[in-house]
Amino acid sequence: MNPEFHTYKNPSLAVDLVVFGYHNQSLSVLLLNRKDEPFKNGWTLPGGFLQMEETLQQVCNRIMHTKIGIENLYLEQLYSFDEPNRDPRGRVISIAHYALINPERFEIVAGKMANDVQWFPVNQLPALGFDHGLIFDQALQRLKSKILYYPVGFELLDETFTMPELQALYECILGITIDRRNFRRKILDAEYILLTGSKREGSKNRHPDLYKFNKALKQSNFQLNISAQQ
Amino acid sequence: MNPEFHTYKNPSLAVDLVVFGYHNQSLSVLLLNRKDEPFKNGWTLPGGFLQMEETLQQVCNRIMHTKIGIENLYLEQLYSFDEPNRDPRGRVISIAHYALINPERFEIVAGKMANDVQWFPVNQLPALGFDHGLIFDQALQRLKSKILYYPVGFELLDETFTMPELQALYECILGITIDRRNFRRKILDAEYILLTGSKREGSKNRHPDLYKFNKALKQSNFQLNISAQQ
DNA sequence: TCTGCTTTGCGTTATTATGACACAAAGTAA
DNA sequence: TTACTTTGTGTCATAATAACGCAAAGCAGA
Repeated sequence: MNPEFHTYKNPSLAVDLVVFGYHNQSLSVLLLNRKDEPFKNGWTLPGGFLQMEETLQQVCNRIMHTKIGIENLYLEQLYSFDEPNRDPRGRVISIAHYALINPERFEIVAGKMANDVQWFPVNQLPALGFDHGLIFDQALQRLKSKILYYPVGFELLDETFTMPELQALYECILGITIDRRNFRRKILDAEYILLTGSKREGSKNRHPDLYKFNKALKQSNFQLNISAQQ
Repeated sequence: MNPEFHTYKNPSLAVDLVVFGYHNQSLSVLLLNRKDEPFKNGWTLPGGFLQMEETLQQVCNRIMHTKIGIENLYLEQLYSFDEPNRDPRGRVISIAHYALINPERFEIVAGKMANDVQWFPVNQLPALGFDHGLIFDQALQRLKSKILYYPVGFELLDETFTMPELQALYECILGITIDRRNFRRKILDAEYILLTGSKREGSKNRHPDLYKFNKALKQSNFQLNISAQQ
């Protein structure tokens, strides 16, 4: 390695995570309550600094493992945030990512840096430290657009799910109501999902069909022009 | 500032730029021929390291100014590249950006780090050093999708332009041929552009109308479902 | 100025996609 | 059985759009 290569002082590199979960027909985000300054006792996104030998994906997995006790989530790079004063401790560039999780599959635990880890519905967030409000807004925006051209629902639902459950997920993320019958038609035309043949038992009324995601989905087919019901 | 804050060794942070230009009905990219190792005499994207007090946008402008003598381009963050061995000199994370330029407005000059600066048509690129081939591919992909929902043509064309010129730009970037009359209808329906009232003189046949971009464009209107002609 | 050729502007039409809506089947509870 | 809710399926009028026709504008050559 070139010895002169690291002689200038460069900004620190961090990663912040927007972890989305979906339960009780509500989209939520994982927030940490900080033990230490800055923003002591305030809520922030989970995050951490990039170590010399780590890839971005590895940092994300390390953060999720040590701070909230989960790993191997769907993960996507979001954006880099570079405002010079975004961290009062010094110059830190954050490469934000977002993750999707089915919360019922995991137990969340607070790591040693946090007092508490908690799910917050996306429309009832507390004020966030650093520029994490900005990061969150951008992550939600990304999720909203991504779900229209890529089958992201995979990650937020159980292995099998019903058509009404899938629709509720879309309505929740997009913040709109959708006509039941048109939604069904578009999802099926896109070959987004496949019938499993079994039905969800135990529900009060007609037992809905269970579907699974079509892993052979051709991405070219997948462009959902979903519009809100009047 | 917290004195312990910078005690660990962190990766260097760089920026690489994919500068797109459009001339002679061809989409091109600016490449540098490197004077020094690594990849001496090889072609790479222009790039540079982030200094302590700079924002990402400032690095991009500095690189464009010092390495190719241009500035104030349309600039967008693309993606961060973190493969541990992507730079033989050491661990470098690159936050790639892409820029759009009308090459006829600028004279390109090689900076002191480069032997040469040259436009290459995007379908005739030489092998690129580092992981710049990957970065370029992703930038082109992004441009292709961006142009369908955001009026990026602004930056690549002259102040005024004709309908056939705009269509040629779309055909070139998307790599398809489009029906003349359907293209016109969609562009006009989207209120993408406005008639200036004058015509392009000097052309061999019928003189086409000159348009300008509609700066009051409502982004909600702008969703071009352009499809290739059979 | 007349003819042929190319490019541009402005239509039309058949087909498809889509939003709005009706109705029957399946299940539960009384 | 009846009443009620939820789910599955189909219809229909309208909007979007791909394919295509045709005339006007300009130039070149006779």
